[in-house]
Amino acid sequence: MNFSNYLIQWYLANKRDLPWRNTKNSYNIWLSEIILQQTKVNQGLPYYYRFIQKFPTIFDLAKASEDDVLKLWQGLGYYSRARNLHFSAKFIVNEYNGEFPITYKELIKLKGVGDYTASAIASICNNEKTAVVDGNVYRLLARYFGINTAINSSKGIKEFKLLAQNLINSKTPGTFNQAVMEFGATVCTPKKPLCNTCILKDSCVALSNNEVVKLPVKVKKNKIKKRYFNYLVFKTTANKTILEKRISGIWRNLYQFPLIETNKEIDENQLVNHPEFLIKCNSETITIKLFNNRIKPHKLSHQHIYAKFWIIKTNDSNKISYSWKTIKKYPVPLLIDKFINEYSNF
DNA sequence: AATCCGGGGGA
DNA sequence: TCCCCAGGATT
Repeated sequence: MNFSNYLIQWYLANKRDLPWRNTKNSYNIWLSEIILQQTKVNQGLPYYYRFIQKFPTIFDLAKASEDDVLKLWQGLGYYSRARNLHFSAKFIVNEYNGEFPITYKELIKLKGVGDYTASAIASICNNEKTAVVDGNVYRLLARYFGINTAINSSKGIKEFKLLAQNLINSKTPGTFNQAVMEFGATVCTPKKPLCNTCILKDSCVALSNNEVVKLPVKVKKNKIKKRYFNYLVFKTTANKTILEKRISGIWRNLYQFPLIETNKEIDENQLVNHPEFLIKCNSETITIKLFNNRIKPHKLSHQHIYAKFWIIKTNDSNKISYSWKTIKKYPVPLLIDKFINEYSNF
């Protein structure tokens, strides 16, 4: 027996009894697939019952107001699903006389229906050999075949789709699709998969390599945050300045010049009118000059810092207590250290 | 290619 | 409380 036949056999014996599995009505299948996008069966089940009860046919759904549809969807999240569901119902009634499309080619055109949903409906309702690749499929295939390609990369999306397409059983593609997903949802789960009793454990690459927890691989999209720092570099006639210790966040306990952080880049006029500037700067300011006209972002793994160093010449005061000669003794971020060196050489 | 869109569940 | 889950639309 091969992978596909094992899964189908397992599915026929172990599948959960779910309402949409007792019908091939494409309206019902479509409704269930939209509800189950990013949604676990237990969460979506009551919504499916309510929708089928209130809107037994696509004509009932098309006749409803968007408010009514959204009200029934309330609490399920991702509300564009409900708006697209309603839009597509009206579209099918108006354009197809209420006859629900069942071919992949037609389904993919519907709002709210992508490759996954079109493949699911076409395979179940039209016996088309269109493999579904949802989160469950990614996980099961990555583990069973030991595939390290990131599932959220364009390379991975193509690779897994192709693999699933090569594995799909041509006699019962719909059953194969549901079998893979059901297996992933109940046996090859994201956390604590049931490897001990798994019917595929003898041939699972990830299990034999002890890398089940590592798969599937996903590239984490660490979004780079942009921050805008304005450092106030005081310089008195006696050659003194101010350093402050950072108390939280990045560079905690390192020293820096007094800092004003803003949402975007600001100019001198915006700086001197900034409320924090009025607090941090005394009235004895003589001149303000921007040291670095060209801002090179300081890049950290998760943020890019656009720092401006404002040279503020002022008279001596009690707050100004760091001699320029001694500031190099203090631990500072590389960004500050570079500035000090450049400024000293200037 | 990156970002947004909810809510459930587990650590 | 934080992290993971992940299909489709949008830009």
